[in-house]
Amino acid sequence: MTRKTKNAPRNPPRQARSQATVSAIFDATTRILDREGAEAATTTRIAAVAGVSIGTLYQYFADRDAILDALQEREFDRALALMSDVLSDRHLARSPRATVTAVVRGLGELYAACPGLQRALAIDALSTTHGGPKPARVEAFDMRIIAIVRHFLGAMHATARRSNVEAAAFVVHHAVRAVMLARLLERPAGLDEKALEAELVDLVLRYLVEEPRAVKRRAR
Amino acid sequence: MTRKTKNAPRNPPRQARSQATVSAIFDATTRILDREGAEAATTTRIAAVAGVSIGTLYQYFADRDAILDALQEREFDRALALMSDVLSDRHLARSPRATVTAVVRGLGELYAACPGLQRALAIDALSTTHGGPKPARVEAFDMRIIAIVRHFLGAMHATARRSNVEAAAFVVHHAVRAVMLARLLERPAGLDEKALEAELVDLVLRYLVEEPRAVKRRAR
Amino acid sequence: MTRKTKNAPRNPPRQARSQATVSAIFDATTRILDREGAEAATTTRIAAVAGVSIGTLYQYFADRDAILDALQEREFDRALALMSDVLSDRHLARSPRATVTAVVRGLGELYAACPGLQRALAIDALSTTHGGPKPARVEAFDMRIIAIVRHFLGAMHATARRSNVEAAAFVVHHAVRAVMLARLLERPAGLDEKALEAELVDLVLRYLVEEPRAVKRRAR
Amino acid sequence: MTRKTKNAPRNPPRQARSQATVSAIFDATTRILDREGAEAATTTRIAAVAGVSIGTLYQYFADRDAILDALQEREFDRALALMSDVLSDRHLARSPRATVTAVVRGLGELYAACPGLQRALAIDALSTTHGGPKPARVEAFDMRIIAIVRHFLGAMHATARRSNVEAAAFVVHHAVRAVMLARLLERPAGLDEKALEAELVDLVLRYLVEEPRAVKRRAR
DNA sequence: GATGAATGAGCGTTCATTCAT
DNA sequence: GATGAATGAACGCTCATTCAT
Repeated sequence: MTRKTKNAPRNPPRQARSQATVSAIFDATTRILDREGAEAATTTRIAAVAGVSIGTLYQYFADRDAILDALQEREFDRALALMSDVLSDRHLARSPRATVTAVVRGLGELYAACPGLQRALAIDALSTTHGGPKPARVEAFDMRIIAIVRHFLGAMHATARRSNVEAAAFVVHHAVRAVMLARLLERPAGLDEKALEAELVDLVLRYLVEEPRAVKRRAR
Repeated sequence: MTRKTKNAPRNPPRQARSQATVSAIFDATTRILDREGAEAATTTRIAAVAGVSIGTLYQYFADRDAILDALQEREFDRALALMSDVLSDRHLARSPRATVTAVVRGLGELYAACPGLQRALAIDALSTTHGGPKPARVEAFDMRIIAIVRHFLGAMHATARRSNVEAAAFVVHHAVRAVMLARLLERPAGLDEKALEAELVDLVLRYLVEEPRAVKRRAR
Repeated sequence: MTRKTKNAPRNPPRQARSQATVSAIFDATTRILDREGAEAATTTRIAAVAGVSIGTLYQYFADRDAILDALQEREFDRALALMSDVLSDRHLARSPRATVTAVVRGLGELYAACPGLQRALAIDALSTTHGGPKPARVEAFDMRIIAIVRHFLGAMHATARRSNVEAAAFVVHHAVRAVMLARLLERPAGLDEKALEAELVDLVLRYLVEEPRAVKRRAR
Repeated sequence: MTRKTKNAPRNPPRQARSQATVSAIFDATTRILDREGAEAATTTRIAAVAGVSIGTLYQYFADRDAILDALQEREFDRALALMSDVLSDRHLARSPRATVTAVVRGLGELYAACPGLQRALAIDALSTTHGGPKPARVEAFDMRIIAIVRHFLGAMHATARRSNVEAAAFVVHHAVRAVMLARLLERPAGLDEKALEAELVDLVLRYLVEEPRAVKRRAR
């Protein structure tokens, strides 16, 4: 994903067989990333684990990076689908806490499902070739996230706290992601999955949404 | 930085000339990371930019990774020094907001000074060899950060909000770091340095410290 | 050949083209060893002389050492085949002298065919990494040689002289090998191929086999 | 010892201090070869173990190879001194068996004193740069050995067996050396030091010297 | 003489990518 | 379309040797 993005992207696969091949490549990459680490994810190994030849792999992906790009797209779509769903109007009756908890939990599950992949994607996002076109996709994703969050905040006008919605969405998005990723690597004492979720929900809620009973809560 | 750190570390440089050489290598690495990206930071290029031969480079560093390790150590020390200073007892008279602002601003300056290096260090921290011993230094850093933050929270007992101090320190540390890093890469609209600082201070303050006037603020 | 033999051995070549490539690598290595000396046998040079790329070389051999290992195996097999044949039961009707002469002559031809390779293999056998597992293959070879020699000695029970058969086989094997090798290097006056053969046959015969008419032979 | 033998040899050291330095370098090299293996014997390590700087080392030896050359010379001298002594006229009254045993035992002790060095010297002797001037010293040594052996054989005219004395000396010399070296590496079962000595004495004696009682011995 | 920081040619090796079959 | 043998630029690293101090 990092290098050059040379030629035009290959034709999107249409046949059933093609779809199966692409799926096999995705699965193989994810599995290798999770079980063998990022260093093992060579094109040769991906092809081997996917059960296709290296030549076939290059028929579907222009580049090694194109595989990671596609996987990133897929994870982005999943995250967006989750958020669209939870923050959609039909759930807005719920309390802000319930909503934020649902988002954090959902994202947590997404991360836990393929930690190696998430780690690789995070690295990749940080590895932009100097001035390259990489962040385009990432920024697009961020914009979509921001749109969703703004919609959410707009819906709870009475209690929403932030004035700079873009900034708030950016901050929340990266903070949550980073903490989840960090726990994947460090597994610090006193921070199991439940505790992490509680802390993140609190972090987000206090930041984004007003908290009228703060005074009473002091006795914690 | 990722692999094994093979043999005993090279003799620590003692002579003046040696110190100059090591400095040149540090500067060259930082400059390459900032200006040419992480991929350009090969041993050959570092030596060339530092104006020394590849052999000299290896007289001071056992490994390519050892260079990054030393740079990481240096940045860690700087961050810790900053926090120790700002959070030390002699500053505790200040308001929590003033204190947190000082920390965020200080860290922001640290990051802005060498964004490429910070990015590389973040990548490196994510790149642990599968199950390897890498996070040792990183975890040690985290522990020290946590100790400092706990000290800070303890000093404002009346208003401190979190019960799980380790978790809170972990969350805050990674959240702040990630947001700063992300801005380095994406430079999103509506999030200049000042705005970023304000958002982060708010994020941290509301999360960590009680906010008695929250009720009155509702009308925002 | 000395170090670790890291990963699983590369897939054994199956296609005709593959076989040709492996042969080219073997031939190139042998030729370089014979004509340019052991120091010239770098992976780069081997690939160049073989007319393949360095990448292709590594598709067939895990290691530089793996090439020498395979060549050693091949030479071992040739020597064992020779001895099995000459010392097999179907030749036992011959006089001991005829048999030993056949062995010495056969080995001499093997050595003369690729003196540089033989020299390199001898060096390699001496180069065991300190306490390493290298001699495994070499010892296995020795054991097979010893087994064959013992069979031979057993067949001429009436005249065999040695009581410690293992020791005798070891001694003969290394003595013959060393003398042949030494002549390859030094080509001393008065020791042409015929003379060398005669001396070695005598050395072995007198050592291994009884010589009843020694008393009569005196007047030489 | 292997490479190029560039310039004229450095002035032979004359001062006491110089002698001490050279000795330290010899001892260091021998010790490293014996305890750490041939791969550890770099110029840097030799200088470190000898307690001198690398610059000083190069003041006494033109080359890395020059160190091994000098060590080879020293071992050659020791072997020759041993043989001159044992085979000298004043010992000729002894039986041939006693004489040969003394030689074999003496050489065995020389080898056992520094096996790593002996191994390195053997490798070195085999590693001649293609067509280089290396064997000159080795051949000179062989000539001296041959002279001594011829003198010995001449003294026992009645019983000496070989007609081609040069060849015989060459054969015996290399055979004995190789077997001793091989045992250093392989330590085969059933071949302890005493057994090895017995076998070698027998090998040499039967080859070189008439054995009138062979017939009677048959019952062995 | 002694020192040791500096040198750099050259090594073994990896892996994304191509293309003849 | 599928295959996988072939490619080769590029990397990290070693170590014998030099030379300014």
